[in-house]
Amino acid sequence: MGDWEQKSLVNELTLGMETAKKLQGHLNLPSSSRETGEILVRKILTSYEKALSMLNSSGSVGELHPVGGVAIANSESPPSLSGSPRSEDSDREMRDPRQKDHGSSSRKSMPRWTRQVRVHPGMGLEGPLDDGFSWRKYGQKDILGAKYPRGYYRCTHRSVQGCLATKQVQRSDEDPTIFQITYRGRHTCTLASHGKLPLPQLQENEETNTNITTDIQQHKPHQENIPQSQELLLNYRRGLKVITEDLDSHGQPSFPANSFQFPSTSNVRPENNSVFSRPVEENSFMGNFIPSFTSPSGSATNYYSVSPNRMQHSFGGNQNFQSSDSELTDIISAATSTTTSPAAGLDFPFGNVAYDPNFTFDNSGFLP
DNA sequence: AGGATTTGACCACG
DNA sequence: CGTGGTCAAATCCT
Repeated sequence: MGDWEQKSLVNELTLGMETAKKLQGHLNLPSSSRETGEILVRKILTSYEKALSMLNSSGSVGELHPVGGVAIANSESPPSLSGSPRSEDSDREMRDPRQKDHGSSSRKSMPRWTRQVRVHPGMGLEGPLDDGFSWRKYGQKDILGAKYPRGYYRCTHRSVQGCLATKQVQRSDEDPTIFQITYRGRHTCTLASHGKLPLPQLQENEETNTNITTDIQQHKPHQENIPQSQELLLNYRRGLKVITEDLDSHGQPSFPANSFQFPSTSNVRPENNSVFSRPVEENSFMGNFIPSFTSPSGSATNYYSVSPNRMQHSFGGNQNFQSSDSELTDIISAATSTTTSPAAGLDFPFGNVAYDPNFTFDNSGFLP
């Protein structure tokens, strides 16, 4: 097992613990909904299962798991689509060659991860599968062999904060109810700040959101306010330096012990977003799907579409290990260009990922 | 009017 | 040279 897996493992365990704490906090709240609690439990189980599977196999592949109406999974390599119903390409011309400053050249090697979301058929449409962030579509393209076009989105306030986060949404060929969403880059924007909270309709995890909001605001003074943290990132956040250093020196990243140490007490130190931030996305993610999809029709019946389906979709190449129905939630895949072989360990350019002028902290910690 | 989406064009990369 | 990602003008939607 390489550093890569090891970090993922630690991360996953940490995540599990954090989620457990969150659950604990939830139990103390009379207002907390039971569903939310279940989600958290599920999350915890997911983390542990994932961790176990990592131990059993050094590889890591996403697996689909249904959660309250939606199934989320991850994978790291784009699906190698099989059938090619129709591949159309139309425009093929080039005229005025105007050299555009094609962005900062440092845009490569951004953290990238994929997850799959299944929406319950028959319900409200999910075009933009709301995940708690506000995205602006900036492109759409027909992908070879793919039945449905792929949509390209970027964070709405990219200009303001230079938030480089983007995502791609690709509808699955076989199962139109499944969307594969690939996220890239991290959000550096403050979503709550402008009063424009993503997902206004979100009402479940209220307290969570509230906390988060405040938490974020408090953070600002610090250095980088990482409003929302994406997946594992925050887990690495604090340990970033350590990890980096370790890489240089030892090669054995030691996860910062302090990440583990918040006692049962609920309050977390300001700098410790892990507890809140992490869940934030999580909550918004799930919280959204569940409620928002159905509200209109009023048929809130089955959100638990426990579809047994695994990864037999288009993800060919992978060494799919279909152990049990372990649910892997988050897998970060390596940067685009870098040829990262999971087993090979990390050849991630931790040191030079500096595409983020505003922030001292960069996602380089991210690993894979 | 102003922001978001659409859509053809442009460009980098493999 | 094809493909995927992005740009940007046109268009749509408030």
